[in-house]
Amino acid sequence: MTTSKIKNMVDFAAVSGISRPTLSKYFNDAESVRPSTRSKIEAALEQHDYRPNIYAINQNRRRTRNIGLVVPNLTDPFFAAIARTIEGLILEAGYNPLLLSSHGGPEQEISNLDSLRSIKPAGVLLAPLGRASNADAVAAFAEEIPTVLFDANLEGVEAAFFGSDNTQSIGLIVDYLCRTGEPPVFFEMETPINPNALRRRHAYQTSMERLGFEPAFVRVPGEGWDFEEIGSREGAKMLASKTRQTNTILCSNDRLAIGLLSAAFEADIKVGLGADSPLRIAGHDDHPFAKYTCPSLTTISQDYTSIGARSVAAILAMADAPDDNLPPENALFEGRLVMRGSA
Amino acid sequence: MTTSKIKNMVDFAAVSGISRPTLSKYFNDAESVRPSTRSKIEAALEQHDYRPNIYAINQNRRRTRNIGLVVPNLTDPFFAAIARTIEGLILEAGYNPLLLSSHGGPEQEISNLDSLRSIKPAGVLLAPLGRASNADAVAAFAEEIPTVLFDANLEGVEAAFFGSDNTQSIGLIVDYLCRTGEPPVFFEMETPINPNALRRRHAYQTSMERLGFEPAFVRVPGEGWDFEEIGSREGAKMLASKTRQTNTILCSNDRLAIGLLSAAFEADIKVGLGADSPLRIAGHDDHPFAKYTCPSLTTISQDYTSIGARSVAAILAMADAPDDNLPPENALFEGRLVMRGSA
DNA sequence: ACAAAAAGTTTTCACGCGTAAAGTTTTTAT
DNA sequence: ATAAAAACTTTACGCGTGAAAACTTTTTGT
Repeated sequence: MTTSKIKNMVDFAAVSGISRPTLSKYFNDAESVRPSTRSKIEAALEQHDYRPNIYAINQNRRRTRNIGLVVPNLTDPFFAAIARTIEGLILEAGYNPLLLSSHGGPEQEISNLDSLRSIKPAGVLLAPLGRASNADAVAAFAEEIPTVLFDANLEGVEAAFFGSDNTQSIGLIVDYLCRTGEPPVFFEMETPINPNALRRRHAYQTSMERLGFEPAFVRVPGEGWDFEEIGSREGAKMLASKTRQTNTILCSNDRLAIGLLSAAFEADIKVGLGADSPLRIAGHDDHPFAKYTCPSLTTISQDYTSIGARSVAAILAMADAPDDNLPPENALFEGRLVMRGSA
Repeated sequence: MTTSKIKNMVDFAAVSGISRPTLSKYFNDAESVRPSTRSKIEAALEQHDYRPNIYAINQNRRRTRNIGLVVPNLTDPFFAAIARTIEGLILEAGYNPLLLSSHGGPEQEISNLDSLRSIKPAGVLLAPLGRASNADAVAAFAEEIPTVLFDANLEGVEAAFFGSDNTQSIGLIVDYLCRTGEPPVFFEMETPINPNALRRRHAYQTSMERLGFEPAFVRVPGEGWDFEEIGSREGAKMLASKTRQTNTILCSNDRLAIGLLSAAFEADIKVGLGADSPLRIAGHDDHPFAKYTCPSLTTISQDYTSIGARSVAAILAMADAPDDNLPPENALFEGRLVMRGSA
């Protein structure tokens, strides 16, 4: 690398012997120039270490190559994992992912969308907060900027959506639990903040009715995203009350189940599928830690490889053809039963 | 909001009745204009919904208001939590955080720094991969752009650093374990990928020697970031071998401990500090889930509130005075012993 | 070898805002 | 009320790139 200071594309054109517009073409798509000039340019790049100013580029482009990725809560390992998967896919496609978390709640979600707006992204992948989301604001955003929803759908928002089929997955695990023991009660939060919770509630109810059992709910108070804490605290109360109508508990999600398992351990109640276990506990999501709970957690694994892949494919399609008015795609993917020790 | 389309600051100057340079001042610092004009501008903003083009802004500014934040692995809840804390502090200071994860390894770390370079950030907060990091590349980056390292220091990189005092924290928990039972063996990975692992190894050794005990190590094979998996798999082997010289195991980090706890559960070995427990297990980091393991995990809580606050303060100071050549700050913060059920 | 097609060059304009200088108006201090 | 200071307006230029048009050179196909 020489000491010469290449400040802009004009300077680099001078040292590389290639005209600036051709360089511009090259940086936009290296394949669009002749191999002989491409190698000249790349040789010059090795020597002079120039890179186009990203702000100047994006000021003039109609669409940038940024793709926004908004998840409800990066502190939740489930969303961290799916975000990582999707980030990889975006990078592979030659786009630049921008990861944002709405942990702060609906205001943060809107503020994230506002930040993305000013970045003029080619598209946005949004896993909304769900019930708490400001659906109108999201709808307005989706009209302005190509948007794909994933993980949780939002009524009144006209956008592509890819997520899990909660009816199928909850049905699957309810079926399994009923076949292998007593029918489950559904352990959930009174006013859940996380998406899909209400869909799962409903799916549990219909599954139980389909199988001819009486649905039963344990709805516990609690605010925010501290599901383990809520599961543990309220689970301890429930277990202490000793008035269980069944020995099987299906939790609305794995994090509640993790808390509940710790409460059972503290209360010295053995959990598991064996005949000697007075309690069975199952969850939903296949949380990264579900394999390491005591006992390991029987749960539903969401197919977020497919969800991620389809979501990215859809947003890229929209980015490439921004003004075709096809109806928004959507698809639900089936969950897979993961049988472990807890139920 | 009217239907008029405000495309740029000139248009907005027309509808607001304020000159464009004054608007420019306002958007850079709302306090820098007279209250009367400020309210005029804000009234117009309510009606016309204009926002400056962020690319045009940054093209001309000497320093942007972006601050990069790079962590080794966002999938690790420990880093997710600290990232969230720091993001909040950056936002409070009126800067724009850009969160990146180096999960992919050293190449990803360098690629993250490259992305940040082209963004011309006011500063970068980097939690390096540690041993695996390309120290030369990081050093070159730090010379070019104001950089603060946190969580793990890097030899040969001249930059501010804030992290935990592993010598103190490991000393603290070794001391505790020795006072309350048998001295611990140190359970760790042979070739750990995560930062601080070697420092903790060394801290354990010196602590034991200080107390007059013989250090003992269990070093297990395994690659990558799947610490729970490694702790569980290798822990199961260790527990099966039945040749323990002590009943107390100190794990290099909580995630290994979580895996080890699950292995102990599977092997039906009771873990805890009581006299009836044949095994004690302790960790380090106060992982978000350490409270919900079975039994709950005795560990060290890192003071990452202080680490985050000092790191952000330092990067903001560097951003405000980019060319003063003060020696880089650094400080180590003490860990706090969190006594729970496992030891 | 020749015409046609592809690729590259030159020239020119556009983008939206930062910033500086000089002149004007408003506010503040006495 | 008046001078000084502060804030604002007008004018003008610069930033580094995208993009289009017209022209020239190189490559491709027959």
